[in-house]
Amino acid sequence: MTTSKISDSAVRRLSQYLRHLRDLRSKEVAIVSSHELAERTGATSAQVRKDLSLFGSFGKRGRGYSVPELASTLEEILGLRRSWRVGIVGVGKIGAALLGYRDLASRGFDVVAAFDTAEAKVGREVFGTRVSPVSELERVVRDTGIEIGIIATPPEAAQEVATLLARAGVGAILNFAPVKLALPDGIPVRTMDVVMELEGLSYLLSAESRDGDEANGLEV
Amino acid sequence: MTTSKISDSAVRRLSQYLRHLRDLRSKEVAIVSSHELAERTGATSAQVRKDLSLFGSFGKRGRGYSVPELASTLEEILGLRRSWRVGIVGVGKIGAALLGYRDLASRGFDVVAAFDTAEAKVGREVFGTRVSPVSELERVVRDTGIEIGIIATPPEAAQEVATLLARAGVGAILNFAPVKLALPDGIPVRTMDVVMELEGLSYLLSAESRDGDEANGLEV
DNA sequence: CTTCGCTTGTGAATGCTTTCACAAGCGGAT
DNA sequence: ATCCGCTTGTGAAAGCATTCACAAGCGAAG
Repeated sequence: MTTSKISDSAVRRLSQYLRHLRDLRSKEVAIVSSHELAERTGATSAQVRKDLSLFGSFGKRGRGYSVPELASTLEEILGLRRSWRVGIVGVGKIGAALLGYRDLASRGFDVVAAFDTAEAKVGREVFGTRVSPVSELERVVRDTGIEIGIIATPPEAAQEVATLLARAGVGAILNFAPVKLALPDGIPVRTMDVVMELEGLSYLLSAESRDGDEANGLEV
Repeated sequence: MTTSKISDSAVRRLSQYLRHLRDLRSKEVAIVSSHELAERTGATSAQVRKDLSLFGSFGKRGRGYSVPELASTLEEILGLRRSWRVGIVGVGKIGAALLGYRDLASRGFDVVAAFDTAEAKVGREVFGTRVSPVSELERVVRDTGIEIGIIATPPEAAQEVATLLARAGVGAILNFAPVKLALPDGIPVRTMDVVMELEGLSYLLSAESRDGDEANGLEV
């Protein structure tokens, strides 16, 4: 009974379903249908049901899904019945913003350490987390049992830090540097890149004024 | 001669190809092959060629692609031969981090205005950008010709701000709030959500210790 | 107990994306 | 002039993901 391969996009949707389920749970809503869930998350109802069916049958035909049960099931599937220890490398603007972001802890991601190379930052506390020198990264990661590393360094430093994190034993990396990281197999990486997303929007805005105008017959 | 439908993931890859092409261009490298480009971006060479072939034939068989030409072509495709005017709504941690992020301007995204509702923030300058009250959003967006809005508000405010931005005439939105935004057709939205990405990693870490153990024959 | 409206779970069909594999073609070497 | 190694561009195939559509099943009402 294996979970085999579930696509990233399916997992992302599960995460969104869960967000709304928690919301409903806090409002003491007892039951939700795939249609409602779909509407709130931008998926289709068939997609919701298919995604859930990858892991089992959690609903009642004719009624829908029990909100607390499904929330709990999704927490289990996503590995959120526990909290994770997270370390942030790079206390620049993004790193500092993340250190001050209370939602991380409230969602089960405890930032237990921060690292930087700059003399000026090492030793300080940023939003309650002490900044350690990167030279101590491996020791601190091992001692505090950090499982997820967040890279918020300049791009030049990102690969080096990634290698350090991997050697120190982290299991996964969230990368804010616009760089493709080389890492041992089995260490998943998710990269978040604001500029890339903006460029995607730029493409759509430009494509619009290319193709859209044709549609209006304003072409050559 | 239309550009028809190009998938988001293809556009994201184009953005990455471009990043490396610019890098190569600055190093005065003249030629690059699909293999090199693939290696640097984590795609396959076939994928690189297929992605480019969606827009035309830019390479020379037997040799590869001219770095400056291809860079320039991709800039054209992505709409980056010009700069875009961007407004940020919400000057909390994320908003402030973005205001201080020099890469935006250097990549053609000029942050020309910031907005917040908090008395304490309105009127101040954050990294050189004056913060205006959200009540003036529509006027300022029109006056300064803002084309892309970035939402960095708490989730409760996000939909309201999105509606305001749409009414003010922005063409696209980058959303950092963990909320599905309802917007008129034709206004594309990209959402970036740290917690969702971390939950994706949590899933993989957990799935590993579920399935991985089976593979080791440690099961029932 | 039967009917009726509604919802799930899921094979089958459709639609997309990625990968394969190879002809066409370039340029340097001989 | 011809050969040879290398690379592009691209149909065709394979692989994934999404959507369709409907039988199965639940619960409330009569």
